[in-house]
Amino acid sequence: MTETEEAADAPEVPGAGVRRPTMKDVAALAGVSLSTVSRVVNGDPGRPDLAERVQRAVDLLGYQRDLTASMLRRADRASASIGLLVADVGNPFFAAVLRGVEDVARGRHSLTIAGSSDEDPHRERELGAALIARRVDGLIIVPTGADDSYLLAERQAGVPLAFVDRPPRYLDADVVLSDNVGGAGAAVRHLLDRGHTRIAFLGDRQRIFTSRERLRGYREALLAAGTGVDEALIRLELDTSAAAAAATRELLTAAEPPTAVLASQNLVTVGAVHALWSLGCQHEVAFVGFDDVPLADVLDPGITVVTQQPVALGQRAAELLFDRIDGYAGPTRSVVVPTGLVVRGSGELPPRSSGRR
Amino acid sequence: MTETEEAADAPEVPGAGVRRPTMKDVAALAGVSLSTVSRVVNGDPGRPDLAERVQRAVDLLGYQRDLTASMLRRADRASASIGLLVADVGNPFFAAVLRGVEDVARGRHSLTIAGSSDEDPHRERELGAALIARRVDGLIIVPTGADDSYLLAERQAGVPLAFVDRPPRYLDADVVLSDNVGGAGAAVRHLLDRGHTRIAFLGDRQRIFTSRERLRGYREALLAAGTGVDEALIRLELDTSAAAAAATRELLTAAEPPTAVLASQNLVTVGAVHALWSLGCQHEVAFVGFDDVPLADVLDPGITVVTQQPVALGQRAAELLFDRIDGYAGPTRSVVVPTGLVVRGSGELPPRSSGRR
DNA sequence: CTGAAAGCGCTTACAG
DNA sequence: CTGAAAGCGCTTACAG
Repeated sequence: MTETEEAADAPEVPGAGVRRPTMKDVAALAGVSLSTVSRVVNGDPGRPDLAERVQRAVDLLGYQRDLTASMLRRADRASASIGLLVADVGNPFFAAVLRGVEDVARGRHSLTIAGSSDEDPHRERELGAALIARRVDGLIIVPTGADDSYLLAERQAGVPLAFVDRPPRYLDADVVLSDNVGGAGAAVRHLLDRGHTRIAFLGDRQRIFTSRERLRGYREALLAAGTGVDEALIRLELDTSAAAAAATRELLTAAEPPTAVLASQNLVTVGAVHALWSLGCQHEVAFVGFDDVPLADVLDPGITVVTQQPVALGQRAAELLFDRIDGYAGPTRSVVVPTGLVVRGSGELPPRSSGRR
Repeated sequence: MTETEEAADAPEVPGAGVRRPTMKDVAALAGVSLSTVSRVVNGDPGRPDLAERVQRAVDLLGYQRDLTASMLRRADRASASIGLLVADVGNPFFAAVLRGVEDVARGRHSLTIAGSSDEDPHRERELGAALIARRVDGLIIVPTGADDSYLLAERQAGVPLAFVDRPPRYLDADVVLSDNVGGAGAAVRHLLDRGHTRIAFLGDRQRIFTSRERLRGYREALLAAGTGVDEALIRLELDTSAAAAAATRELLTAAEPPTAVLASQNLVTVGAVHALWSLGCQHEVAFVGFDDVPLADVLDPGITVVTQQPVALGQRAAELLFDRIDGYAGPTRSVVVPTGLVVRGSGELPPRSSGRR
């Protein structure tokens, strides 16, 4: 990286700011009381001439109300901000969830403070505490799955809570989930319908709810079809694309390889695709991924995937949260957002006697 | 979506919280003064027996300090949170920038409030004002490029400011940029070296700084090589993948098609790839994208791309910002993060007489 | 060292 | 309707 220090021709040193004008300054300049300024700033008209004098003083001073101070005294104590705890804001899936949350929050004049737990329960607690300390109006959480009982106190204190992508563990709270079992099941049935019986499953860490659920969907669909579950075809704890690629390679070069592979998540999907193509068996082994990936339709064959609706997950979670913030005190609600199956070719390949030619 | 209302067997109504314990409650329970509680909570030991009594009361009540109130009275007025204004947190590029910012902020016990402007100057101003109203300790901004003079007042008021991905327009402030001109230039030279002279350029909205800069890098590299710039090969204002795909199709089916194409950004890259493959000329027309895309290396040919370092952009911007927050008052700094060229095949195809067979 | 008092920038009863 | 006073939950001079 290149750093350039421009010669500071401007004498105004950044950071050496003037004191920010307060409501008191506005009152003094306008020649009215503090209460009057407060009322005008909050949209209460009052006497038109006073309102105008206040407005003029506000403009002149460039006054901007301190919302944190206002929140302190306000009856509702609302900070007009909510917290969102995800595994990693840099992961496109969670980035989309965040975007969904932001969209709904924006409509409520609320800002979103997002944090990444990196699947670390300790970080999750830390971030949760940091958000609570800032008195957010509510919390949307993708729990790491370890133990969210630390939120019980917040619950007691009346902090609105919503869970998204994964349910709470020791808590009864509003939750929005993808249809993980249904999505994985649909993928398996899709492959079974084309004659596959040796279907491998590539799963993420089993500590993660979605990972367990998709495995369950896989198992249940196989059993429902009368097909046995071959544990040798199940590879779990794949937490990187590289790990998924290695596991795929291992499966396909084994003595009795699968004729089809189901990947359980976006990083795993990318890793598995790498392995299939590098082994040159993309036309031999059927493949269905979980989560869509940008160029999946350009590949040959196109990659058949189970799609989720991450933006909708975020939106629904935010909607449930704001209902609570608005005082809804009814029973806990749980929303399931459906998954889809996008057929593109890789999932429609017929079974071959051997995964590797 | 499916909604389920679980029968509320638990009588505790969510949201009907007990009053959150305050420092006063802790003082009462511990039998000490408010000042003592404040000191203990802030890590000042004092008399060990009192400290222990306070700690016990804190634990018993589940007391958690209100950081917003603390900030109000504190000498430094630090909110331990910063604002980040990007075009769209749901775009993987900006999601990565956010992640970089968060990483650095976390090390400073600061949270990040991110917002999406959607390239709308009005939204940018609105979000900026909302962040200022919450008294963030500093602001990192990806400006829409319209007019950021609205930040002059904040600058005066001493709010630390840093710009990332795009520079400010009417302001002198710290800024972190990718080497846009260098990246586009390297791509063009790479193609020129392989004998291409008819190189098309697919650009985003010219209101966006990076878009203009990459076009400039393209022009300058062509001129420096003594190759003329054919304006007919330049397509701009492509703000979606679909628009980029359509423009690519148009270019390649024209009377005198280009022998190579340079895409200026991730969405444009994806759209152009779609068009190239659907026309079946991925082996005929050389292609270099801007920004890496997950499966770019699996395609045949692999997609040669100019890479940026979005996480590093965010990190560096946050570092500059925290330097200001820490009181650094030196001249404005400007950091350029280098781009890379990842060679995978599409950019190494030789020129063909016609883009279309 | 601890505690009583003042005050951060606001809002909100309460008089007038 | 407006204004003076109290108070939100804390921190910080200031006495003792």
